[in-house]
Amino acid sequence: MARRRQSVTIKHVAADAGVSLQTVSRVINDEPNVRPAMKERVQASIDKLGYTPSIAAQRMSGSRSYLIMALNDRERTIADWRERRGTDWVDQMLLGGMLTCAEHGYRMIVELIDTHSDHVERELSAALMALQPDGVVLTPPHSENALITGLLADRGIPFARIGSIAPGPGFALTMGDTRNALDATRRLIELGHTRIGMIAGPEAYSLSGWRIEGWRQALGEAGLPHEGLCAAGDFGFESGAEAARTLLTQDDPPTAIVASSDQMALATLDVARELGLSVPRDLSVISFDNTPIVRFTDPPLTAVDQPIAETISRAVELIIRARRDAAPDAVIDVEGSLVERGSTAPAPHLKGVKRA
Amino acid sequence: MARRRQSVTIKHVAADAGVSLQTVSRVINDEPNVRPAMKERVQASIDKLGYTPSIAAQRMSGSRSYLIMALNDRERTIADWRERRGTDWVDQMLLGGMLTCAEHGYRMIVELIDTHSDHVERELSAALMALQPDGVVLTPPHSENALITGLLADRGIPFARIGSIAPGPGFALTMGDTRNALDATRRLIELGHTRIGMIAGPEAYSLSGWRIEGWRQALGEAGLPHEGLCAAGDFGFESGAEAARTLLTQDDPPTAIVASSDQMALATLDVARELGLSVPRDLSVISFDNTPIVRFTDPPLTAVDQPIAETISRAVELIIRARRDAAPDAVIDVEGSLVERGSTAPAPHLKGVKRA
DNA sequence: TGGCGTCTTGTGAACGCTAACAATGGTAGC
DNA sequence: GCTACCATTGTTAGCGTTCACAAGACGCCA
Repeated sequence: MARRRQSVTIKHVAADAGVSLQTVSRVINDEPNVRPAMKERVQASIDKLGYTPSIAAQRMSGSRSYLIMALNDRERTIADWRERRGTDWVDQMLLGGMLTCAEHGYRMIVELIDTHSDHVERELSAALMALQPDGVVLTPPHSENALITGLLADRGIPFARIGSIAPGPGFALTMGDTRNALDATRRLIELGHTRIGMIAGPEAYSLSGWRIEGWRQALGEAGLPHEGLCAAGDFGFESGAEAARTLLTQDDPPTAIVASSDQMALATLDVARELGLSVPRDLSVISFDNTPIVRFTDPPLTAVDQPIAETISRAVELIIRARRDAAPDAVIDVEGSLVERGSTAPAPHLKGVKRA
Repeated sequence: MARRRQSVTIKHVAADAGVSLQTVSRVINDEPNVRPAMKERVQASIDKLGYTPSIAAQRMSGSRSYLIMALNDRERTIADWRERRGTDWVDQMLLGGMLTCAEHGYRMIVELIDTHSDHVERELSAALMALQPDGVVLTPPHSENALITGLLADRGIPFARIGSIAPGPGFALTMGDTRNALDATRRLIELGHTRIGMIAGPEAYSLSGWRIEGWRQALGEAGLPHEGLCAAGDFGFESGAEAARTLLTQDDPPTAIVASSDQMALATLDVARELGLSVPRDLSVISFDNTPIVRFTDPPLTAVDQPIAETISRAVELIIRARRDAAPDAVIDVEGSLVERGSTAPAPHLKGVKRA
C-alpha cells in the first residue's frame, strides 16, 4: 500500500500565494496582525486549492487536535444496545455534541470505558494519549468518578461533567433533576393524588438522589407521606417491573408513580395492567427521559423531557471556550420540562366524588 | 495555554527498554522479525509506562490514522433528531461500528454531509483532508452518490456502501431488502390475505425499489394483484399517514399493509383507528426497521428487523482488512428477519369463515 | 534625524512516529 | 572456511503544522 500523503498541504497554498508557510498558518488560525490584503490573497489560494489543514499535523505541532471526546459507560451502553432498549441517549448526545462541535470546526468522538473496572485510569489514559482530545465530556456515571475527573484535572484537559454538581474540577451540568421531580410530583398533587410513589434509579447515579429529593420536597410541602413509597431500579425494564410490583401490591398502594426512566415507566404500565389497574383512571404515571417510545405507548406517557442534546451542546461550548479564556469552572443547570400526555389524570377518589 | 505534549512517547519506551525507536515501533505494530525476547522486553516497558501511540503522529508519518469515517446525511439526520423520531439509526450504526472498530484498535467518527448540496465533493474532500481516515462507511442515500463514491475511489480510500448493490467501486452491503419484503408478503399471503398493500420509501433510496420488488414477486407467485396497492412516503410519520389513507380509502382496500419504516407503520395504525378499523382484526400491518418503539405500540408491531449494527460491523471489518490484503470489492447481503408481534393475523374473511 | 516600539512577515526547529535504508550478526550451503 | 543470505537491530529523513524567535518596515516622539 502506497504511502498516502496529504493531497494539498500548507506548502502548496504558500507557493500559490507566494508567501511563507507561517503566514498561511496565521490566516488559517485567524490570528491578528495579518494585513487584510495579505489575508485575502492567502484565503483566495486556500479556496482555489480546496485546502483544509490536517488535524493530525495540527495536533503534532503542539496546538489543538480539534477533537472532543465523549466518554460513555461501556457496560451500560452495550447492554442498552443489545437489548434494543432505545435509550436514545447516544443519539441525543452525539447529535447535540456533534452539531455544536461542527459549528466550531471540532469533531466529537465517542469512547466507551468501564467505570467499575480496575483499569479505568489506564483505559482513559490510553484514550487520551491516542486521541489527544482538546476536551472531554463525561456522562453518568463517569461524571462522578474521582479517578477520572482527577486524571483529567491533572493533565489540564478541560472537561464537563454531565449530571453532576458535586464540587470538583471541570464544568458541571445538570438537567434540573431535583426541580423536575419536584414539578412532576407537584403536578400529581394538583391532580389530587395523596399517595405518590417513586421508582428511583440506582444509587450510583447521584441524579437518582436528586430526583428523590425533589419528590420528597413536593410531598413535604403538601404534608403527604413518603414512607414506603420509594423503590429503586436500574433504569431498565425488568427492574422497573419489580419496583412497580413492590409499590402497587402493598396495603395502601399509591395512585400515582413517578418513574426515573421511560423503561421503568413502561414496566409500570405493564404491571398495572397485570393487576387490573387502568392507567390513568386508577393509576397515574410520569416518567423521566421522554424518549421517542413514550408517544406511542398505550396510553402515551406523560414524561419529563431531559434536554440531553442541549446539555451536551452547552458542555461542548464551555469546553471549546475554555481553551481561549480559561474560564472559571461553572455549574450550569439546563431546564427540563414536563410533557403531559395520557398517563396522568385526577386521583381516583376525586373522580369518585365527581361521579357521585 | 501551555504547549501540551505527549506525556509518554516512544522515546521514553525506547530509553527504558534500552533499544532504538524503530524497534519499539516494530513491537507496537506487531511486525515480524523481532526476536521474542526483545519483543517481551519492549512490551514490558510499554506496559510499565502505560504507553499508547499517538494516532496523530502515526498518521503524520504516513501510515494509518486508525480512524474510520461514517458518513450520514445531514439533512435527514438533523430532521430525525429534531422531531425525535427515534430512528435508532445513529445508535445502531455507531455502536455496531464503534465496537468493531475498537476490537481492531480503530475509532469511528461520524460526519454529516448534505447529499444534495452542490458542494458534496468539497465537503467530503475537506473532511478527508482534515481527518485522513483509513476508510469510509457510506449510509443511504450517500451510498449511491456517484460523486462521493468516485472521489473515494480516486483517492484509493477503502469504503463500504450500505444499502446499495449498484455496481461500482467499494464494498456493497445490503440487508436483504428484496428477500425481507418477499418473506413478509409471503407471510401475509399464508395468513390468507389477498389484497396486500405496500407503503414504500422515497425513490431516491434504491432499497425502496428492492422492497417493492420483493412485495411484487410474492404477489406474483400467488397470482395476486398489485395494481393501485402501492403508495410512497418519505419514511416519516406524516407521509406514512397520507399513504395509508390513500390505500385504505379506496374502493377495495387492502386487508394487509407492508410499510417501509416503523414510523409509516405507526401512522398506518393511527389511520386505521381513524377509519374504524381494528388492527389486526381488520387490517394486518408489517413494518420495516424494528426500532425499539414497535414493542410498545398498541398492538405491538410485527416488523422486519434490519440488522444495521451487524451490517456496519461487517463493513468496518471489510475496510480494515482491505488495508492488508487489498481484497476484491465484495457484495454482501446480511440476513434480516421477521419478528412477529401483534399486528398481524389471518385475513378478515377467513375469520368470518371460522366464526360461521 | 535618531532611537524605539509596534506591526508584519519570514526562518529554523520541533512535535511523535514510521519508511527506507544501512549495519550487524548468525547460519546454511558448498 | 568462505560466501551468500536472512533475520534482527539501528540510523536518518521526512510527514504537515505551529512555536519561538529574528528581521524588516513603518510610524511616532523627542
